[in-house]
Amino acid sequence: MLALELSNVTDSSEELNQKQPFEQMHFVEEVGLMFELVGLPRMSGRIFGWLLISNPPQQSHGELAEVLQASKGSISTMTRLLIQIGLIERVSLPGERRDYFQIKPNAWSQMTKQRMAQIIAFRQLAEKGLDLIKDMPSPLQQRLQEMRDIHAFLERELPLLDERWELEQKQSMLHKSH
Amino acid sequence: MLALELSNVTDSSEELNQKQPFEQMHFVEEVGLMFELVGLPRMSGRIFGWLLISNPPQQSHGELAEVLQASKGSISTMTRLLIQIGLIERVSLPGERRDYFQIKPNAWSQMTKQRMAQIIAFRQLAEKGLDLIKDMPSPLQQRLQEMRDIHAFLERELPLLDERWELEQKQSMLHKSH
DNA sequence: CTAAATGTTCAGTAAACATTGAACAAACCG
DNA sequence: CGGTTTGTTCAATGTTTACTGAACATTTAG
Repeated sequence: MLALELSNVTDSSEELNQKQPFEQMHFVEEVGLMFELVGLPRMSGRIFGWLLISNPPQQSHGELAEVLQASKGSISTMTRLLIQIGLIERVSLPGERRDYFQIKPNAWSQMTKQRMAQIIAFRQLAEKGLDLIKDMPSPLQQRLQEMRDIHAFLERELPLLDERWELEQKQSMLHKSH
Repeated sequence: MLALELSNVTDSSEELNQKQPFEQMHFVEEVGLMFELVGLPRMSGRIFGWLLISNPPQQSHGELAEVLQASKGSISTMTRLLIQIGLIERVSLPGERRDYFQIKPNAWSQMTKQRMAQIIAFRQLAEKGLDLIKDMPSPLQQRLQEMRDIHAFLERELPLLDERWELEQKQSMLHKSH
């Protein structure tokens, strides 16, 4: 399964990159599988995985295609997707016509926002359902009330949790910089 | 797209069920789509959706197959899946050989547990990655540190959030029962 | 201008997945 | 004992989806 045609990488000037290509590719593949588990295309996960460990962190379209053994089209589509959901960003170095991609600094907070959209949708669905069975005896409505309430709860609490995270993050930064 | 062969339902003794079959089936379909969005089979979502609004809340294998216009095999496979991930449960009434399914009382807390497994996997992946690039200059490690830290944070905080939810839940129960 | 390099879009395909339907098993009843 | 109801398993089908590769832009350089 793992593509092993890495000879092209070897003749690059960077020698360190070649030190553990096996483990690196394995890591990339694992991130791909995790993304699949979360409902995203595997290839988008591979790209993200490589951008997590690549040196330098900026990688061009072509480099991605070569390292991941994927077609240009795939890279183009998947980078667009990753940008759209806020996990990576484009960096265009001045004077270069090539585009580079890198992990977005607060990529994971973005994922939380994605999740919030789902939670809201679930709460709204629950309310829709409750409206449908509003004439049934009250105990029968409990299932949907629980669904509505827990999502309303999360809708309220997750943003607060995110704030706390950003606060903790900033504070630990201060410790280090000192 | 929506299957409209509901004549079989009509001749059931329950008249109320027939009042809004359109909206009901639409609701069922929407839950199906949400499940798909979260990475679960659409049919499992349909079953779950129907169990959210069905009267009575317990539905037999056969009833599910009829209402959802699905094959016995599909129902069997999908109910097994839903039971495995903790969203529904089997209830076998004494003296009945038929099995019934219903929404599990704390179904949504179960989903949180599912999510915890993902979060743990992501943290572990981040640590694996950090080990791979431990010789790179420290700023390059930031991407993976952030990934590790936020998941460690969630790993710590989500269970606490869940506890608070259960607490709030119990208290609002007391209010009602009085 | 042409030629080369970089990117995107899109039709086609190959693989994955849900779903069906039939064959099989088990429990119950006459 | 059949025969009926209920439920599972599994091979075959149909659909969806990721991925490729080629055709089509766009930019830069000579």
